[in-house]
Amino acid sequence: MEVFAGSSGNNAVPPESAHSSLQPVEIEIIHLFIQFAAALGQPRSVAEIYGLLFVSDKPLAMDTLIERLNMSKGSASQGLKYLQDLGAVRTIYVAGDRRTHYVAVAELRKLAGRYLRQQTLTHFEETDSRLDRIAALTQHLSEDQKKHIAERISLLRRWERTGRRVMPFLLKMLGGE
Amino acid sequence: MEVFAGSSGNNAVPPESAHSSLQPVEIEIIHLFIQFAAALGQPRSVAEIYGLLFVSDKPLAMDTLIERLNMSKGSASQGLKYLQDLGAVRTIYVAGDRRTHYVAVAELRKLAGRYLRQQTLTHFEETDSRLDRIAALTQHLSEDQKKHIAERISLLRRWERTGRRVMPFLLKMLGGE
DNA sequence: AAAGTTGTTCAAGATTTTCTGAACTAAAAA
DNA sequence: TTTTTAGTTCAGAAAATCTTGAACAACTTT
Repeated sequence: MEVFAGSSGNNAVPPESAHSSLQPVEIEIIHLFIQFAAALGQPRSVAEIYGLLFVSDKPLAMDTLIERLNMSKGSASQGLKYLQDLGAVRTIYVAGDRRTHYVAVAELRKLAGRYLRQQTLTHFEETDSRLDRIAALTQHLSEDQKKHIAERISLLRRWERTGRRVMPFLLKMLGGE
Repeated sequence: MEVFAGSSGNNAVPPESAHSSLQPVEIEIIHLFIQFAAALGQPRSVAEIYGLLFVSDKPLAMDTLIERLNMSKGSASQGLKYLQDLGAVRTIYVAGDRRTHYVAVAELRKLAGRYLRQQTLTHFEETDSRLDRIAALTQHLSEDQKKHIAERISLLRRWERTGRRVMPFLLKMLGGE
């Protein structure tokens, strides 16, 4: 897909093959998600899919995404799987149509919650036990170093605890509605 | 640098050239930061630098980092610049030594605060004005679509406001100390 | 059956990001 | 002045990531 520069003063020319049947509004919204995804280090294709589903009035099938975003089958399939696992997309049954249809999950709480969990939870779990082991490695160091490292380790422990405490609070702020 | 698999059951063999003069504790701590950086999509070399400064008892010069992390001059220079701009590293004057020395800034509030700001602030600024423009693009669409998109846009507006509101609270939770 | 849909998987290609090292500037020491 | 040291910059190499498309599986329709 090619969501070119956008912005108000859009002086970009659609690339030759851009038969993309996307409306200007759609392009702009998708562009917004692409930018956001970039900030989170997430792949463009995933943002495109989510963006189009987000603006779309009705559920879309993979076919449609492939065609309208001018994207490969592989990317579409993988991207949808990723979004589904994340809980950012839901499947919808459309009577009389064999294809699976998708809609964007648009509740900030769910989105951010699952994303944060996916990104951090594993971490916290591991860090704690890892720090225990690290503490054991300070044997044959000078007293000064030993002391300093002990301090660093307890600092890391505090950071971890803070992280854990912050999460539920964050979720509450995002989800009250 | 080569912080190999680590963990308790470390069955990895140091690669041939690893004359790295790193202590096991250092390796483990650095490894921790590398993992964390990976979750944030930050380059490994930056994590290595911050990690070594974090465990180190005393300020280190670029030279030392290059040697101990077995890293190129370019990476060290750029990495230090990045960390300094972020406020994650501070320079220290060491009497009788011409070289600049560095220490890790280890206050969660400062670190997270600046990082969040760097990652999000620009965004929020732009998003708002962008949404105004997008609203103007819905002219020649069906009533249904127009309505749906209007809803989506106001949803995005709410998300943005939430984001803005969350930041200061977050900072407070991270920084009380 | 055979032919057509819908969708997944994955090796190879394309793209992006990161790292390196040599060339360079600036300043201090000899 | 000349030489050495400290540090930056940036083009190209190396590595990591993302995308594609062809092969395939499973299931419907003809």
